[in-house]
Amino acid sequence: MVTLTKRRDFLAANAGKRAPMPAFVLLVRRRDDQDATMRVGYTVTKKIGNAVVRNRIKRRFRALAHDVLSVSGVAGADHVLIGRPDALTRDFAQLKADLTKALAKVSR
RNA sequence: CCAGAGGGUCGGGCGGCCGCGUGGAUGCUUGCAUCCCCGAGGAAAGUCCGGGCUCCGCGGAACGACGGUGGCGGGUAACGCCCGCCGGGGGUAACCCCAGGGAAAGUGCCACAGAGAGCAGACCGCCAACCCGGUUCGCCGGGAGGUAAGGGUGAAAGGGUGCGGCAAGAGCGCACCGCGCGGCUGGUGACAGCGGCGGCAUGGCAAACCCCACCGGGAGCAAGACCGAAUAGGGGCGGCAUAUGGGUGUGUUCCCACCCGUCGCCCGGGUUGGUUGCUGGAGGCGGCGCGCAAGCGUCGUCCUAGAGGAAUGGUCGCCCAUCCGCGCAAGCGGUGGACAGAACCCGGCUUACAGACCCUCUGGCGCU
Repeated sequence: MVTLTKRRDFLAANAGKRAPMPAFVLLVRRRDDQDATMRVGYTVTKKIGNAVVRNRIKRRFRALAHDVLSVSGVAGADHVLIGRPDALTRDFAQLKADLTKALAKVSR
């Protein structure tokens, strides 16, 4: 699993499927390039909070990706998690359930 | 014990499970695996000052322009910071606050109100020594006028208080205070003290222009260096050519220096990316010495974050603090950490901050 670093990858992910959830929005875009590597990116805008808040949300997402995507993520696709304010306080078990649900939704 | 003043420290703790980054060790296939150590702050923040470091620029002198600083002495690599002291203001006190050079170099401004606001000013008052008339001889009325005491306006009314003086008044005279000038003494100095002269002349604003003194190249680690394909451009050396000209330099002046065209040879290039700069330093802690202090010296000891869409965490349990509710109380139930996340590194300043603790001092009350 590789982390997204390029702006154009994030922009491309906007064209993929999206699944809004209470604490985040999941974007999934299949690259269709024979490479099975799964890639993940995180976006938390300044609107959500200061640096402490944004960093904590990104860390929770990273833990979430480690727990959930490595098991049920889409191979050969880019995933982007966009933070929403509730991502800071929502119960972690709930977050995991949300992500599983979102993955099921986009893979239909 | 209550109220207050100054300074400092900390700012969750312990333990499971699962992870991340630098470094080290071991294993093997250049990459991965296993184990171990270490891994955010007092402000890491705002980016407001001062430096180190790096690159660029820079011929010299004088003058000017622009920006900054502004009591004195000390500390420092330096500062707009810190310490001590002086002056002014506040508080019973501990202590706190001050952009604190120059307003008799010049220009400008001082709204409204008010009679008058800087070569002052008679609105209400006060007076009646002078002149005229009257008189019960106390004085009364009118006139020419005098007057900055009192009222009123204002942020401010042209020294203040008291006594004398006067028709009433007035620095008109005197004393004290203030102010100015010059002197002596003390202090490195800001300044302070003392006595002398002057009869008041000098309203405020310099965070208005300005004057004085002192200081000041520019840009920043996305600086910069190395590795690295092509093209354009670039640089060096040598030959030839050469002008009374043109251009460059610090805004101006003077002096001074350099450059120009062409041919040949050689060097060389840097977009994405990678490596480096990158953390050991004006370093932390402790002892001793000097200093009122800021701080300085010396000895010992320690190594204590280095990421790069950016590690330093995720989650669960227990405990302590906080806050909320109930209760007279012991306690019970709930809540569950303030401000905030390094990005080249230091010295400061400013701003944000739930709460906890320590030291010193002041005033009051009580006890011995």
